[in-house]
Amino acid sequence: METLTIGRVAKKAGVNIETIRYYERQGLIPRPPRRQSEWGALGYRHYPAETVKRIQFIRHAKELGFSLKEIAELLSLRIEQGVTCGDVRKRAEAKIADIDTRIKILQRMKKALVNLAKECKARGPVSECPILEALER
Amino acid sequence: METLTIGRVAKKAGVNIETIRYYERQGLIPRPPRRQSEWGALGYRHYPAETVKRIQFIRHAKELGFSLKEIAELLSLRIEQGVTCGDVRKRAEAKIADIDTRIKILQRMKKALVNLAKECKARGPVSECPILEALER
DNA sequence: ATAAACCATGTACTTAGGTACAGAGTCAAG
DNA sequence: CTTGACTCTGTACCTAAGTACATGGTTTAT
Repeated sequence: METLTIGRVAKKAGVNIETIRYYERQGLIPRPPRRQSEWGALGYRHYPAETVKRIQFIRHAKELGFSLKEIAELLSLRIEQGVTCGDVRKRAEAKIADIDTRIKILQRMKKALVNLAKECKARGPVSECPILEALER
Repeated sequence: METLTIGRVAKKAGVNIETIRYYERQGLIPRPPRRQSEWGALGYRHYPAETVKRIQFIRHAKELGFSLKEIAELLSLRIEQGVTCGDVRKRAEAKIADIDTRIKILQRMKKALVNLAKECKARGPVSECPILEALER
């Protein structure tokens, strides 16, 4: 188990070092253990390997339009003592519904683009915007 | 055909008036015709009905994580003179690939959440973060 | 044991995407 | 033909999500 300093984590996850510290301040990644220095100051952060995955997850979710606040909610969804199972289920199901909506909109967009590419062969210039189909119902 | 002033468009599309003017400045919606006033100043903007759809499209795409720049590209994808068919096809296909990636990631997230909800019944408290599965390959 | 390469903290700056006025002009209903 | 609701331009301000230092402490390779 190699020692993961903040710089290594940043490189592996493909983000800026400052971003990691920022996420820590925002509570998106847990404060990692720090080796204490001689006279009491906190030493370097040392991360568990899992942190890299966590940051990549954040990156993906961000690209999909989730805010950091929403991402924090997703990351905190887990079964542990002090949280009732029903609560977890309810929150998970709400997120699932949200995700389903997003998938549907993306599929409509895709369909519009596929049609566009198809039409391109078939007939000549059209001037209205074909993408707008994507949001009819 | 009722006359669509900026305020009506804003209400129908569910956005702020200033947002519409902002989108106009950013080139996301075309400058609408303006009735000229007596002594030369520009009058109110009058929008075609289609504008409402266009703004709703922008809203949806934004929620899915597309930047306004990307949205402008999507909206400008159309078959018209001066643009070769091959070019349109190529750009459309790139967008389709992008959308497919997003759909896949969302489906992985969904799967992780569905599993979480399922496990919740089956066994007791777990402490690792089950959502992280979502990004294993 | 010392320089080169990292890291820590705190504060300031940046960019995207809006929002909020102020002050003045426009429209339409009575 | 006036009054109240609406719109215009321009500029300033705001939030989220970082990014960039400056200054100083920590590691590690030589």
